[in-house]
Amino acid sequence: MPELPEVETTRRGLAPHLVGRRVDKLIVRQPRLRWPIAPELIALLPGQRVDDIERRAKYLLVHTQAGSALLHLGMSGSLRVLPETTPVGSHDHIDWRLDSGQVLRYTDPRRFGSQLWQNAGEIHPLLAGLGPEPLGDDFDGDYLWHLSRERKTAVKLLLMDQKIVVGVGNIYAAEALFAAGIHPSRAAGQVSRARYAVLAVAVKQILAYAIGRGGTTLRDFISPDGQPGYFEQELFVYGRSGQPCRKCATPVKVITLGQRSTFFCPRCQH
DNA sequence: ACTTTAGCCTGTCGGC
DNA sequence: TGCCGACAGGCTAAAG
Repeated sequence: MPELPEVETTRRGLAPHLVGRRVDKLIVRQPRLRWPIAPELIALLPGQRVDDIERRAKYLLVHTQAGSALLHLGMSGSLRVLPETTPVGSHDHIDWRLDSGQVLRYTDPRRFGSQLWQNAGEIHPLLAGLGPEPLGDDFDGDYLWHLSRERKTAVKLLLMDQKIVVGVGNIYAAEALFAAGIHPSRAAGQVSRARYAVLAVAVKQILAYAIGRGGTTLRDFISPDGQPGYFEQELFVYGRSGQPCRKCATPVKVITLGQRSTFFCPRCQH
C-alpha cells in the first residue's frame, strides 16, 4: 500500500504520540509477517523510551537507547495510536502499550509488512544496500543518468529499484514518468541526460506534493489520526486505463512491467 | 553484473 | 447468490 508519502505522513502523525513515551509491553497476536517479528525487538523494546522517529526509505525507525525498531508497512499495513480499550480486529497483529495509556497498533491484512530490530550503532542488512532518498540533494538527473548507462531494463523498473533510489513505488513512478513525458518501458540506458534531469525534478515535486496532501488514498490508506489522504483525485495516469489523458484526451493505456500494472499516455510519453 | 521470476498473504471485485 | 480467477500501493531471494 504505502509509498514514501504515506510513510512520511504516518511518521508525522505518530511522532507527537510516541516521542518521549515509554513502551511498557508488547502484545504480539501474529508474529508471522513478511519476516517474523524480530526476537530482539520483543526482548529489548519493553521498558525503552522513544527518543525519535525517523523515516528511511519506506521504513520507520523508532529510536531508543537500546536500538531501533524498524517498521515497514508492506502493501496493506497501517499504524495508529489508539486508546488501550479499542476493540481488537482480526488483522491487528501487534500492539505496543505505551505509558500514556494508549497503544501503537499495527494492522496489516496481507502481512507483507515487518517489525525488525537494529542494535544501536549497527545497520540492518535490509537498510544497508538502499539507494539515496529521492528528496535529498544526492538524487538528481545526473545521478540517474550515470547509473543507467548500458542498462536495458525499463526506466520505470530502474526508478522503482530500491538500490537506485528509495521510496518510489508503482503509483508515483507512473505519475513522474507521465510528468516527464517518458514512456515507462523505454530502456533506461536510452533516456537522455536532459530527460533524466526533468524526471528527477518530477519525482521530487510529486513526492513533496503528495506528502503535503497527506499521501494517496487508494484502498485503505489511513494516516495515524484517521484522516484519509487526498491525492487520489489528482492522479494523471495511475488507475485511469481507458480514460482520457488529462493533457491530450488520448485514452490512457495499461501494460505490465515487472509484474506490475503500468499506466501511461501513448501520445504524451515516448 | 544484470534481468527475470516466484513468492510472501488476504481481501475485493468483476465475470460467469 | 455463489464460485473463481485476477488483481492490489512492496520487496527480497533465487534462478536464469
